[in-house]
Amino acid sequence: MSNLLERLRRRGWRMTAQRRVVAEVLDGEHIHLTADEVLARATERLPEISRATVYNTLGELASLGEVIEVSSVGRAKRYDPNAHRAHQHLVCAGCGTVRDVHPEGDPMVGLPDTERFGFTVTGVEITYRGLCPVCGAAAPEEGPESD
Amino acid sequence: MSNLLERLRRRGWRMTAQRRVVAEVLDGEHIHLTADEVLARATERLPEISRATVYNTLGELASLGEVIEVSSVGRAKRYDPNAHRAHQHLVCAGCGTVRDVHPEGDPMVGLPDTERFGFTVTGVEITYRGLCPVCGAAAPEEGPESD
DNA sequence: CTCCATGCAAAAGGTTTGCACTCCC
DNA sequence: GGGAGTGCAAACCTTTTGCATGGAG
Repeated sequence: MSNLLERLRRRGWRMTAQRRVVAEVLDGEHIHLTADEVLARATERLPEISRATVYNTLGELASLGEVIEVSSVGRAKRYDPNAHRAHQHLVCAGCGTVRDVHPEGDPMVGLPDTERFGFTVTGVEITYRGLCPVCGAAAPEEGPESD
Repeated sequence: MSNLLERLRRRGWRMTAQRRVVAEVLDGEHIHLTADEVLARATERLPEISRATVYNTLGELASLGEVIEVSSVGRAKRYDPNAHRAHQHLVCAGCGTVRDVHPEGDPMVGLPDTERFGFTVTGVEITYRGLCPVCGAAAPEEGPESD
């Protein structure tokens, strides 16, 4: 289950119409919206919602650990509600599509102690880059390159 | 090896005073400057250099593959000249310090075929998060406060 | 001599902030 | 009813762009 709203309510998160709409818009799988996209979708359901509220809410959800800020795709941050299952991202260089993918083991073991420089390592973000089936077929050898 | 300027010259890159200064400022290990920091350091040596030229030059170095754009630290992109040795980043959540770390094997094997959804995977970026020795000691169980 | 690179400044995103007003708990 | 949440708009930060000038090859 991925009921973000439910989880938030259970945490005693103060609920308003705006917050509910933002949480609803974010809920789901393979959701990686920008703040602007969240605003657009939220506005469809609640025309009076403001950009500032969207940013406030997204920032709060992020610091609650209920959504993850993804900054490795495009200039604008994206917000990923799949915060309760460890996963990584697979990004298409052609169309920007982002898929959630799941690790086989703990990716943090990939960093040996000798490479930690005394850091306490608490997390790891992995972004795979490539071409999705559609973009890979559309530009097998005439992609965005110029030798 | 670490001589970015030399490499660029060898590639027939058109050389100007501005481009030389940008390349010099970027050269080295564990260098992860923002465009603004590059501009500041470049201005010390060449006061008439402009912000637009710094951006032009950084963008060009990135598309030449001579520097890597790192977007996972803070709001501004950072530019990493260590483009010729596969590596990953270790970022301190307290002070923002970035260290280059080196993988044991090929991190791309971590993504099984069953998780590729038909994508052609061409690369992977890994960012480890944690606390550096200084920040870890300063705030062992409290938030990083800098007051 | 010919382009390409540069400088300037304005504009284009994307995000944050200050403040008065609203309304959830 | 109190204080957190909201809306509005301006400020801010980062990056891009247009155009005339200048310098590398």
